[in-house]
Amino acid sequence: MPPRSIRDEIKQRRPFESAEQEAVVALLRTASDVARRIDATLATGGLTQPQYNVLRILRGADGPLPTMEVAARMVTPTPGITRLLDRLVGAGLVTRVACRKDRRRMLCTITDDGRAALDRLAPSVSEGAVGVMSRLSADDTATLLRLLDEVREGVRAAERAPTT
Amino acid sequence: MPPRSIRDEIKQRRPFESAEQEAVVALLRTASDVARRIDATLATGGLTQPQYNVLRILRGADGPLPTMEVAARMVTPTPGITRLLDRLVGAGLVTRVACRKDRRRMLCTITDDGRAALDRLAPSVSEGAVGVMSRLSADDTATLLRLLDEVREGVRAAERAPTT
DNA sequence: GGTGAAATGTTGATGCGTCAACTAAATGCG
DNA sequence: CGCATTTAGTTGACGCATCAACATTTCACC
Repeated sequence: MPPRSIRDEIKQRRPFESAEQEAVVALLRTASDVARRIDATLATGGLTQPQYNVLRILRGADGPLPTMEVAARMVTPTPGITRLLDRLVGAGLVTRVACRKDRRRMLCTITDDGRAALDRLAPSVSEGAVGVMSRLSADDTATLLRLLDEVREGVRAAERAPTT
Repeated sequence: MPPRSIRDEIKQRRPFESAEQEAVVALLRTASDVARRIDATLATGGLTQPQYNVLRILRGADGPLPTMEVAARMVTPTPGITRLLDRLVGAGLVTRVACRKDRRRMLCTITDDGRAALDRLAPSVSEGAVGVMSRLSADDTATLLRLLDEVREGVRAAERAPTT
């Protein structure tokens, strides 16, 4: 079975105005599909994707991280981070204490329960990623990675140049 | 300036567990960046991305479309569609009337104001897409498209096979 | 040392995605 | 015909992203 084009998937009759538009739509659609797949996996552990992301960040850190540093390492920066951490603290997966040196900061740490939740989910997540990419050769995967790097670079360039 | 790798961007110290994981993260991150860029453009016209999407669908249709048909053509299917349409109707960009043949159905149509909003935004959106993809050659863009098709196919395959 | 600027984080409002429960209308089938 | 099933759409609840406004604290500079 050959892969379906986006035009098929969104039942679009008319061709895209430009190859670039088609690529953008394909990118957004694909990411949405992948995200939903991952969400389904994480939901079995009662976590959402951003929550999982925060836990990974905190576990990977050498020690406690200030809130904004957590935000900086996420896919999406501020300020939803506060409420996201609120929920994780509420669930007992993260602790948050005021920093004594800089009293503006809150230091976040993953708890043992948090680590346990990660350990439980890690295999499925890993499998999921492999599964999703299974139709791509190693070369294809590397190429995809490179092209995505270029796209992000293009976004940055567009942001620097004030849009019309 | 060479493009930045995702590892740099999310300040990750340790390498990814697998190339697949890295590709998945890169895909999600890139889509998020692109989406935010597009949102910024659409916001100048007071529209969100899904709202723009709905308007495009309705304008592209031959006639009125039932709600679920609109949903089916969107990036994300049901049932947020109802409230999405509620807001568009509220803004006067869409009208919704009950279908006489099948009274369960609501038929949605784009209004002249809706068309005008699209016309106003179309050039910027088009430019934005080109700008974001500007660092990719035509071949690169085609390759990206093909690889994304394969990824979505991988997602479908993973969905058919009950995950661990 | 004191003042203005910058950084850290929180909160409220709004829109969206997702799940689950529900109504209402149409359809299939005996 | 009559009842069960299916389909279309709505609604409520929850989590997240984003914007703007805000309090607190620190920092830089004079």
